[in-house]
Amino acid sequence: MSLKLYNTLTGVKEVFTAENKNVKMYSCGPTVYAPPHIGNYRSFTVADVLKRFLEYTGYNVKHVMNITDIDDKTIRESRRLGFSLKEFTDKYIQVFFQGLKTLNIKPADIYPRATENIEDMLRLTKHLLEKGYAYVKAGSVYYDISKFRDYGKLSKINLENIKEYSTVDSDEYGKDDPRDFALLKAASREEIEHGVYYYSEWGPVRPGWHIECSVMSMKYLGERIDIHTGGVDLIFPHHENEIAQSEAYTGGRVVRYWVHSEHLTVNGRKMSKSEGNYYTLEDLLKEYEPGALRYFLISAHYKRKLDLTSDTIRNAVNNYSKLKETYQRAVHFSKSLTEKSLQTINRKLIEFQNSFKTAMNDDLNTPLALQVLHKLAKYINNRVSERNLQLVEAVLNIFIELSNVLGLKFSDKTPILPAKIRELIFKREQARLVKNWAEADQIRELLKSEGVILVDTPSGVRVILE
RNA sequence: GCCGAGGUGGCAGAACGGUUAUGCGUCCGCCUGCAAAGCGGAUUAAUAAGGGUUCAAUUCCCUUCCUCGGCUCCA
Repeated sequence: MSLKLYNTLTGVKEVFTAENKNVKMYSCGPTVYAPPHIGNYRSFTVADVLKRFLEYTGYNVKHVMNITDIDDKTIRESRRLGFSLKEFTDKYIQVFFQGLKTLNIKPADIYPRATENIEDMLRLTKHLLEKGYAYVKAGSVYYDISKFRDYGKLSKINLENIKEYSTVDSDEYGKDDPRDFALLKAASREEIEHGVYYYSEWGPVRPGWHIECSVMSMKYLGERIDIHTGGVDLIFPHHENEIAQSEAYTGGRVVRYWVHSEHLTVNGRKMSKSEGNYYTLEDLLKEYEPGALRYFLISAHYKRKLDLTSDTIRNAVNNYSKLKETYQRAVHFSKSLTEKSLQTINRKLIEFQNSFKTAMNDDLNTPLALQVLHKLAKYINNRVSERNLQLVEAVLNIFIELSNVLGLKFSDKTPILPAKIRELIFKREQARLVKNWAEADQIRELLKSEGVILVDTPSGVRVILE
């Protein structure tokens, strides 16, 4: 039983292997010119689930995620708002990190920034020029795709079509062929005024987009990396160009498995600001809790489109609540025990674990894995109902273990209640003892109006804060 | 135009040759002082359409229709 991953390069699911159980993984990160939208977070979440599952199954993962802090948009926006490029991007890098934390996405080991690796980009460019894969024109350096025999192997793109449909104005950029792409762009006058340029032997330049990933993946992970992740829209041209650069440089295959996650759509359409269906994480957090959003993001298989609508998000919220409810119910029960329960693992639990792994092994089938979690939740509820001391803790541990692989967290914090509230709860318990239901219900209603929900259980009253 | 993904119940969403899971929603029971949760049951022809292969197709093949995406910055 081992992990199978769909590899965009080969177009089939392949058995995943890694030397000595060490995995080198590179993920395309954000361009920090605005807060990431929820679709961006989908791809980061997919990478996170992959990483967590690999770690769960005994791999050591070294994970690098780049941060694009210099490109057309970051330059334009920082300039428009009157900030230096660094001031501007630093702000959004912090927003991005905060978002990762909110969604319980484990940090990568390294987050290299494009602007901190310029020297290496210049060096790679020089190599490519020397090897005849690039040419200089009007202060820019372009990659000559006709020199790279395998160009198009990742995206299976038809080169003729690019030519025909290309909207790039070849005169404007002075490329030999409109399909060629820039390794280094000659800095414009505006960029020079704004201080966004680097000295090079070809004049003042700034990096093109694709070169940073070639440089940073090889620099931080080496010339042969195991997994490269990103959204489907990066397959062409970004990753295609990355392959052209890296492989021209090393002469061999650099990335073993290309993993691409599908888009998140909103009401069936791709998010775009002009259509008004653009959601940042912050927007959604106004209405939904982080755990529910994470649940939503993994509720569809990563290679399928995930549609955000009021119904689908509602579904996720309800499903997540169900798991959370089960968790909290079990925690409350196990805490009420006076004696420590025996940690028994029965065959049933092993079965849950195995079906979970089987689901995840099949190209990270998270919906199926969630199904296992729901079955486990039902199993837990049954054990709690029968007040099975032996099993509840053990089952709960498995539940936590598997939830953790998916990055789902359920708060078990016992709320710290103000004395006033505690008194009321106590008063209500007294009333219930003497079967004064009217008073008990009255107190319950009162607390409810203050966002404190009381649930009576055989093992005492449970307090839920809204 | 070319390339790709997909069309499964009220809503999501798995399975992929032989009981159509799982959850949500709705309804009914059980439980509970009541409530909530939980448990049990129901939701009466759910696999876009039409052909074909097969003992058997949702699953494989062909055709048609529809949706979305890529070919330009994009997760």
